Amino acid sequence: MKRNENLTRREREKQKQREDMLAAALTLFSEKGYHNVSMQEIAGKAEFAIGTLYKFFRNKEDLYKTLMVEKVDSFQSALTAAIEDADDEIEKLRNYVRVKAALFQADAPVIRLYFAETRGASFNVRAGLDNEIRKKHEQFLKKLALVFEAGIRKQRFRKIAAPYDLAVALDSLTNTFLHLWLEAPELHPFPEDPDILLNILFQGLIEIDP
Amino acid sequence: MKRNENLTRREREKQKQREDMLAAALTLFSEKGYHNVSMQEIAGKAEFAIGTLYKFFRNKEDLYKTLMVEKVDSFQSALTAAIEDADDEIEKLRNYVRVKAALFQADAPVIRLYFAETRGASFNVRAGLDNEIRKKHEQFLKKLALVFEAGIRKQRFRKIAAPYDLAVALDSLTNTFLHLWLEAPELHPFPEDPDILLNILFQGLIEIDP
DNA sequence: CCATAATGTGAACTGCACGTCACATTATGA
DNA sequence: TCATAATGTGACGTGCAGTTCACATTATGG
Repeated sequence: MKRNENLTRREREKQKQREDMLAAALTLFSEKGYHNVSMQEIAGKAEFAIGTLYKFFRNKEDLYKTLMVEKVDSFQSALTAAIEDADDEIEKLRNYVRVKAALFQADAPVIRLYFAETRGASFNVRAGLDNEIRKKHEQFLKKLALVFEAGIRKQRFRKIAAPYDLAVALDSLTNTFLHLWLEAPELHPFPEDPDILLNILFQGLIEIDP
Repeated sequence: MKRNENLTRREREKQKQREDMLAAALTLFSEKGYHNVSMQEIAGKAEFAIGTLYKFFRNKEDLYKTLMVEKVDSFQSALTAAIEDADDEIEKLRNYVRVKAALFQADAPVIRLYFAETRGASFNVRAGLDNEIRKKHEQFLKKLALVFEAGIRKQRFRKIAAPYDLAVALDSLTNTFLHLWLEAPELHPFPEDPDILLNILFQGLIEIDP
């Protein structure tokens, strides 16, 4: 986030306009998908003429890419902070689930879009963006894996799988359950307590002595 | 699968043509996504004229929908059989993982497409199809939940979460890990033994006495 | 072998969406 | 106040993709 200080009134206005355009685009993309939204429509929703939209973004893909990269970056840093802020490994994981839940709740449209283009195919938009997002996601998974690795090293966790695989598993489970909650909160309310989700990992389904 | 008997040569030929068209469409859709494939292209790949394509399918969406529903149906019935064929609950789950892995391996293009449109957004194509697929998926999850429920009732499983949630978790984990394997088999080879995946659920990460 | 039906073909029609640009409007500051 | 620059506008050019349909080709069976 850039500071608003040291900017002329005009610059602040332009920034606001840019944000409005991105917001309009985000809503439309997340509602209807990249291909089913026209630049005309975005301009209309943001209350600008198409020409103005093109003054801010080279083309549709640039607009989309800008949108996604900005959002993904902010998500990644929030999640990274979440697993770095606590000392205890278990608390790190709880933090992760809590923060991720909050992000999902606060920014449902982006989340939907993120899933659409990330989990979905690698072809919805040009490959370039997708790779960038995948790379960032991969980076985060590696950080999450370090938490599991440390936990296992300190013998707080049993080594039921490779650290990276555990990170993938946790990522997958949180995505799925949060997604469930996002799409049908009345059927699948998401619990406040992160342990309800984490217990699926923490406790074993079958009683096995080590 | 319809029997090929009792069909005239012509009818068999037409069926073959239909299959060729669907196969060409499948490959292209899974490579480039619904919106980035033209009917022209599909016709070309299947070695027919566009007009012929339209003799078989009302329009592009009909073609796509036919394709997906046929495939999803066959997947669902294979997976349903997998969890019904064994008696023991644990074996049912192992069967499920094994069969799903085989399906992923055998039909990678469809799987990619399935993920693209199912996991992704509910808007890549018209809502109709998506809902139909979601409904089928939901049905299957309920069947899978019954396995967990029975296992818990018979005290073969500890009740670490609601049966439906366990079904969701297993579905999510298999999707994620199989997807990983599908996209980068050299980095993440999928193991033959289904327990390597199931252990994440079966064993608890933290030692907790009941 | 030929008349008729069934099937296959692809040029052309239609509409839409991206992106441009000449002009209109608004802001600046001398 | 007004000349000049900066910004905003939306009609239009361009190309592409879905769909149609009149005609060509092939099959049927008498």
